Amino acid sequence: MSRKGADLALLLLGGFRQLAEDAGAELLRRGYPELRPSQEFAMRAIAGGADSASELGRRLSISKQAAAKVTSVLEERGYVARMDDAKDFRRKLLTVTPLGHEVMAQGEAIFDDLRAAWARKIGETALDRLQSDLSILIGNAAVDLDAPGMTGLEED
Amino acid sequence: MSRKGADLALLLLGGFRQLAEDAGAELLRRGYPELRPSQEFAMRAIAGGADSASELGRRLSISKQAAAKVTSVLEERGYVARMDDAKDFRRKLLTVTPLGHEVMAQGEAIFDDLRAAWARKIGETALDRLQSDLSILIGNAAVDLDAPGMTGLEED
DNA sequence: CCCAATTAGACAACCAAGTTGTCCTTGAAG
DNA sequence: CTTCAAGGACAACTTGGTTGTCTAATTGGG
Repeated sequence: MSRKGADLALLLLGGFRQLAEDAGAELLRRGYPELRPSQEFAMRAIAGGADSASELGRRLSISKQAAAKVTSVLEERGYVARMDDAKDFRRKLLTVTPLGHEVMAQGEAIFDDLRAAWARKIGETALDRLQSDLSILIGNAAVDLDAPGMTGLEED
Repeated sequence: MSRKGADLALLLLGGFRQLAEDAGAELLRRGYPELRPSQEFAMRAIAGGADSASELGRRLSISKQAAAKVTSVLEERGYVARMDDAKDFRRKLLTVTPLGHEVMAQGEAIFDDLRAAWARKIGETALDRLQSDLSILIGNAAVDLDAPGMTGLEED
């Protein structure tokens, strides 16, 4: 009955969701190109050595078909190149283009700032909630973050 | 251009994904009813005091329409009841039925076991990866979990 | 050397879980 | 009392996956 895939939603808890939305908004506001997060993450995985669609699927724990889809989009955008592999004619070799690397570097810079901002904000509400969400998954014992006064599971 | 919503995928990183899949598989294996995680989470939010669709949407950071959808499913399943609110005729009051509470208790028990299992496994691969994924979002400084020997960002 | 099994990739149909936008009704507040 | 906000329902759409099926290329055993 295929719970797979749908289970991902377990993680889309409120706190995470908010944090992700904020990050996305900030990226856009600072001129980061209109890149879907799934695309962004796939590109980073390719840069990190996932040099074929199947391998990409394996790394991201998604199907090869889904990996191929996102790869196609990245290729259209010019961030990733798909070349024939001379050694294995079944494979299409994936590489991140210079443009792709440029974009990733830009994102890196923004994320650095976001981290700094979050680090200040972190004792307040965001991480508090994130922590309580996360503990649903991996339990209180394991999730301690830095725990100055966070008990974890007290959902308002 | 509506990055909202899609940004959630930023969080669907490999490590989380794996953990969530394992959890889902285990729940199924132990006879937990066929419940979508989004449904599960919504039910818990309702039990936690989200007594209307709009309020549910607010708590989960999703639209009231999405909240209403999942509520309908929960109602069909018999886990949640929708009643007219005598005080405000616009609202439909949401409550978790005894059956719903029963299911949640069952899930609680399974999760307790999972947490114990994860606590053992935690120094190994799973949390390692989860940690590295999470640090993409909120940075290394903030994510320290309990850090016995985890450096965090070494992606294979 | 050949054949069986495996693997990469493409294509199609489908689904889950959101999103907007619009509309109606009810309640609240000047 | 009139305007505005809020709750809810319905519809059309989008994203990011999922199977299932197919072909072509590689690999490994006898």
